[in-house]
Amino acid sequence: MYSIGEVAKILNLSISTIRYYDKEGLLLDLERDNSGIRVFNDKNIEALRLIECLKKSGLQIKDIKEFMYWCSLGISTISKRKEMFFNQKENILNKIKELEKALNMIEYKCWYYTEAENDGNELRVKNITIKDMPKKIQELYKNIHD
Amino acid sequence: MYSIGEVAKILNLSISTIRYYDKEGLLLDLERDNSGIRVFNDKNIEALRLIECLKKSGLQIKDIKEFMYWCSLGISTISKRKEMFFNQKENILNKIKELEKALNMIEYKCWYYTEAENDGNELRVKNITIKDMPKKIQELYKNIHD
DNA sequence: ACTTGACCTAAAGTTAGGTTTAGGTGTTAC
DNA sequence: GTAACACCTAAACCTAACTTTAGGTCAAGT
Repeated sequence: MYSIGEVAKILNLSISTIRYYDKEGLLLDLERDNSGIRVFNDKNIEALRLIECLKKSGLQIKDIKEFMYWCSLGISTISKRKEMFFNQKENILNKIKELEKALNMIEYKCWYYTEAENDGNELRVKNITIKDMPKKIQELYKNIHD
Repeated sequence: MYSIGEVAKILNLSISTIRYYDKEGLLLDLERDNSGIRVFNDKNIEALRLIECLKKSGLQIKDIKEFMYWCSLGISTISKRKEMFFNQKENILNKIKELEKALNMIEYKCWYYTEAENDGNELRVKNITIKDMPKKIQELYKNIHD
């Protein structure tokens, strides 16, 4: 059993964020003590971990709320929930691909500015044609311009 | 030479987004024709591509504006610019790592719900201990709980 | 008794990154 | 010559996901 402050530390979330999730209906089975104070168990903490993953995968709070509601309905929503996870898997893979594409550009620029810094100016590096770039940089350059 | 509408189509941005970037000072050397209409050249389009990459790497508009300003200052800011790209490279790599961590959880859940769907309920899969999971799922499970 | 610290609520405020609106210009098609 | 289109500006508006504020409860320590 954990207090909201302990959970915040464990998961590195702010207290107000956790209260916000609760208010938005993301923590359906969260209990309170006699004086109304939230009492978290391990299941709640797992739920919060899952919420963070679903957020990173691109789901919005309202969608996560819907998912949590499906969970509360039991067996009848298993297929829906499965489908959602397979969709979010695709979403994450796409996000990773996007980041890798951006990384090509950034790494090209890392090379560019390393050369420019060595030269003391951009004059030479600015005019290098693709065939005169190092192999690795040629690859980056091609990936940027597809 | 391209109109704003053409650029929007090429880069899959909305016209109003491009105007917003211009207003925010991200397109310092963008020209206009006699009647005040924006005229984009290939350099401007490359700048917009770079802006998209920097955004994905986690930079905010105001930071990108600062970077564009550094560019306009020439030689004296080459080291600064280089440093920024190396920082953003780290940022992207961290983002990818975060997504891969989230992916572990999502893939575990994909397995979980595939099993549950086959069984017609969650009773069995809910109680599987780690040593009885398939090797691949054991790995995912460990990565989630570190 | 009283202060401190952790908790509570409802409601207002914040932020980034756009989008929309309202009103206007300039050029081409019929 | 007029209608349709693509462009322009300034300013208001929007949204998600929090965060902050103001006012209050409760238990433990001194």
